[in-house]
Amino acid sequence: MPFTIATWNINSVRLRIGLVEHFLRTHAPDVLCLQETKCPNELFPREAFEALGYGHVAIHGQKGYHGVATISKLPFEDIVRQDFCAIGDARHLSVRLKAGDTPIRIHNLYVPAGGDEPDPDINVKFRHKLDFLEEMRAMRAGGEEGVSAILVGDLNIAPFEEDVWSHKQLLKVVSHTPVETDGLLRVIEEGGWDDLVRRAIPRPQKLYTWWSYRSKDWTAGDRGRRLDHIWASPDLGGKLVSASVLREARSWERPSDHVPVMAAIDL
DNA sequence: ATGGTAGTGTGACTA
Repeated sequence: MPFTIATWNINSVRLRIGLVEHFLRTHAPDVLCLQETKCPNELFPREAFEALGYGHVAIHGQKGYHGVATISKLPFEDIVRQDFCAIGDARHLSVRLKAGDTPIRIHNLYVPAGGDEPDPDINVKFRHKLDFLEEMRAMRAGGEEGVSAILVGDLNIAPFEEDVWSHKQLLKVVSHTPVETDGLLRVIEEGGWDDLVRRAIPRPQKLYTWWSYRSKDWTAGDRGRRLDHIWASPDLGGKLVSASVLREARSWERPSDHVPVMAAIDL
């Protein structure tokens, strides 16, 4: 049995707990990493996960905004919440667990969206995003001796031309500007990460994980972006069985604007 | 060029 992991920006875990339950019943990953839970820790719906066999729930939430959670069938050996940019946002959570005999550090990240104007001098949100990216450079796939690593989350950047519906039309749109895409690719390269989803579904195939709410019909023109990612240390990359994007979830009732992304690794 | 929708929680913010 391979080890399976999924990441999903759920845009309110309480509002969409029914969709999450449906996803866990039908796909049953060993670990599910959620972003944008928008839920204070004391109100997190732990019981729903426990009832489905996910007895291990690590949360890093705050009221109203952001928030990440890692839901697991396997127990955690360590939990870390990193305060990126030291402003108290709940945007990171990492756990260490053992999958079979393999210790794995799993980082769950929600990178700032960055606002509308891609100029750090006039847009503090974009400045924050670039600062966050800079801080991510310290995240190394080989950071812990003898521990494999996975980094997942809504990274809010579509790094390759084939990760957006129109490279040309999005070059000046936050999420696909050169300073962001170069920055993210540098984090991958310097950190020694392996982009598992692009390993399984290589370019030039187009691939998206997010479609805006601001359109009557999300399928019209298929104007998506690949904002959600699964990276791993090279030892795990070599054992990748499959990776996939659950596109159909965008058509579920009252959907998130992001869909689940999954990977299976043969340990 | 603009505005379009969604969530939290009833304001204005974030995305």
